Amino acid sequence: MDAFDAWEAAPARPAGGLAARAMPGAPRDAAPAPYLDDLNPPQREAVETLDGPVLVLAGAGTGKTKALTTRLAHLLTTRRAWPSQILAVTFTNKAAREMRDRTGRLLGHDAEGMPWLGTFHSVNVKILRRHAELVGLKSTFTILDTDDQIRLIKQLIQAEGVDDKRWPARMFASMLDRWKNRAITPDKVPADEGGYANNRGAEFYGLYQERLRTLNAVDFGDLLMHAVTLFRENEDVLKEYQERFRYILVDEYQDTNVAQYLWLRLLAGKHRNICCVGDDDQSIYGWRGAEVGNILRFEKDFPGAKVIRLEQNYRSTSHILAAASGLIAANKDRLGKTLWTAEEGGEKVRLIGHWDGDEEARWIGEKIEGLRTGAHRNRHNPRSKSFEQELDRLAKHGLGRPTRQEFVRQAFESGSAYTDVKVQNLLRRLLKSDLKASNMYQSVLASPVDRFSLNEIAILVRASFQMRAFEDRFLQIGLPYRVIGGPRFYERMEIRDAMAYFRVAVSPDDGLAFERIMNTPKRGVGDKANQALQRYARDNGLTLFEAARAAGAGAVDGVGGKAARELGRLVAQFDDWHRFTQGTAVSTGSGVERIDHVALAERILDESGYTAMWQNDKSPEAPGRLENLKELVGSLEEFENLQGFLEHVALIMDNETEEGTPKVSIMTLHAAKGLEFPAIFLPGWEDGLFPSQRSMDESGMKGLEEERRLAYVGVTRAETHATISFAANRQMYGRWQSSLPSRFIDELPEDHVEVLTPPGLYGHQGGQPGGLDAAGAGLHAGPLAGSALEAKAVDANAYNSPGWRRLAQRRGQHQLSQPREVRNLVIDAQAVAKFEEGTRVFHQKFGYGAVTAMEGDKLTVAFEKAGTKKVLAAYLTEAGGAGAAPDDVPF
DNA sequence: CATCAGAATGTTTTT
DNA sequence: CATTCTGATG
Repeated sequence: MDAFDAWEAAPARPAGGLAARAMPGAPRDAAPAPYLDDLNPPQREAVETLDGPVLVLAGAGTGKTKALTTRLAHLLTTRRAWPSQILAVTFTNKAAREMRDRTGRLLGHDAEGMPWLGTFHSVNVKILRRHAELVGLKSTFTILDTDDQIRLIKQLIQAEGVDDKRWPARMFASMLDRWKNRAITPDKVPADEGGYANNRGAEFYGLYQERLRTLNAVDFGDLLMHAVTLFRENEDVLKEYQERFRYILVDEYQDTNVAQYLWLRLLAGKHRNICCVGDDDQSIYGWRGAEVGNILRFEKDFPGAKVIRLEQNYRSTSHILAAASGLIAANKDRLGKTLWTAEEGGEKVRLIGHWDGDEEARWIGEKIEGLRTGAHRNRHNPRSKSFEQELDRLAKHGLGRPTRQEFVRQAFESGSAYTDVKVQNLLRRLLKSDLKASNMYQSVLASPVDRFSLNEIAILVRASFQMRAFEDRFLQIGLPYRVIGGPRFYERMEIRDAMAYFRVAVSPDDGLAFERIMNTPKRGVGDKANQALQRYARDNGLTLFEAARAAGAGAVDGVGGKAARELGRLVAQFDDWHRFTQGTAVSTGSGVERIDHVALAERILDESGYTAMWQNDKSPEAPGRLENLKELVGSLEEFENLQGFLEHVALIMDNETEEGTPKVSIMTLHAAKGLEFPAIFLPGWEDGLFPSQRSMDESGMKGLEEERRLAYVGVTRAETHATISFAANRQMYGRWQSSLPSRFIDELPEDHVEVLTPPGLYGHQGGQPGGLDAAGAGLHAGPLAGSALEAKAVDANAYNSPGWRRLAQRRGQHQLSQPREVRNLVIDAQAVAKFEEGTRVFHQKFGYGAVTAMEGDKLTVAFEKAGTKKVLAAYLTEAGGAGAAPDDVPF
């Protein structure tokens, strides 16, 4: 047993152990906590300023989570509060889990006894269940998701005889969202926002809320709004919680909406020990109700607030940081921070322009191959420190036990590449118990210095349609990738259907769930029968389920023959299943039976014909769907019963991304917030796409600033390598669009950017040797030879991706198109010199036209067929005489 | 009531 | 281009 194991085995530093020494009011330094040594001065201040309101402005990569979790641990070890007296809220389950895990690690034991650590939503569910009757609900209320919500609105629209084409349900749903985000109840709807259905917006809102109440249900927005109402209208309840929460911690404060803000202000009213951590420069959710104003206004809301800035960045190299800082400096509405780093040198942010989106994807594919094989230039990679240096650092710390653990963890978390066996063993032992961490750890082990694991590379796009080009390309060359943030597991149709079955089995009066599945699989119960049932239920004060029972007995007009028979059968089945969910023994034809919930779930899916439905379906998705159903049933094992499972799932819409073979991550910029990668590619920096035209049209300057923050978030995800690119032409919705480089590119400080020249003729000079080889091999192997090699490279779940299906469909149809000639992009004065106003020009995609205006190297051209466009001079050729129409034009 | 062909319509996303 | 929704047929 070495020192390390000894530390692990030694009694953890329990909260209780220090209790005797650090009574409230006792000098704080009486118990010097080891974790404090790991903090820089402002971080330490953020952790130790426990009393009064604190705003921690934590720039990207400055150790925000570390400060937050250490503060939490500190509150506990110094016995400032019991775990149950601390409210700690996040936005996502993932963030909540991370906070719990990391705090537990600091404490040396599980932080399980923290009942009020969770998402805004989960905390409020807990509160509302306790006081449901005060807001007109029963404590067993169900939580509707977006799908149920839409269905409910549609019913409402229909019942009110409103034209749902003129006033779509989705439109009303987003209005609801906007109101609830601001905690606006039906009676408070501003006059100019109630325009829905000819000024019946507020009325509809009221009807909708009434309907929810009769269903004993809430939507996501209600969770917060009801809580605010609860506190506003019940002083005693508010008092109770104000007393309870001696300390409040808020993560990602810049993302809070008005309702969340009000909620926090109410709860912090007594002790005022509220600590909000956020970064105004990373506020990218304005479009869904987040108010940057909340963070900008903090000091006014909480007079005497202490503002602490975390500005030392531990993630990125100096060039990357400088590029990001230069960019964000163009924003006006910000509190202002000056990020700095101790890491000198590093590579500049690279910038490259391409002819079109496909070439951009091809080029990035090659670069990734280069990074993976170590063929990239690696002039000064500050992360490639030798193990000896690290040992020196260890020794300096005198092998202090917690320091050493923290050190190894940090080394590991920063993604450093260690090849030395000793370190590997150390890591192995340390991380043995930590499953989540061990995936990352394996990627560290798998990557010798100067090479990148694919897990360390990410492509961040503005809009999801951009992912397509990459998926297509990577499938062709067999580069493993993973798309993050696609449709989530619990949002898939088959999962929602199955869950609806479970919901009805558990509570037959769940009308929305019953409506969802009563005709899935097809039972001959169509729209007409549904309407009749709804009407019958309403008229007789019955649930939909009971109406269906009546229909089965032939008592409902308009539901006859097959539909009635099938409904009767279904109702009888549900009666059986329901009895099983009650845990009682059920007498069936074959005697008395009692089955567990997993078996019951299987049985429900089989007996209802749902499984069979997908088995008979021969669409390419069907096998995947069956697979998902199996997974769903499997995941039931972890729960006591179906009830428990459903309760859990309503709020957990996570999809665990299983690690396996290393893969490149492709995701939107939004999805990337909070993550970091050694190497980042940022494609599609074109005006109109990024910044997005729509964003600017809808929100003007505010929209542009949010887009710029998004750019800032993107660049700051990178540790050592950041590559920005743009394409002159891009296929969007089947049409070719040409565009100009993003204005954000002009805003990047020149000193920190290296402009790359795109490769010349494809397959000749230029590019990275390793990359070209790999890419070449992919192309020359023919259209996805389906070889074992490729099957290995692209793992099983990639077969389910849209990209793969497209490829599979195309396979055999055409040969892959020949690599097109790519011309040099020379964006300079020379290119412009050839043209003047009136010059007849040719453009590869738009054909012939005449120059009508010039602005630098950006020309406005009136094309004969394609209309007037702005185009870079480099993409135009003179079309004065013959020979101007090259015969190598594709198509 | 199911099925299919044609039209409409395309950011960013968590709970 | 590709998916989703609508409305006209069987």
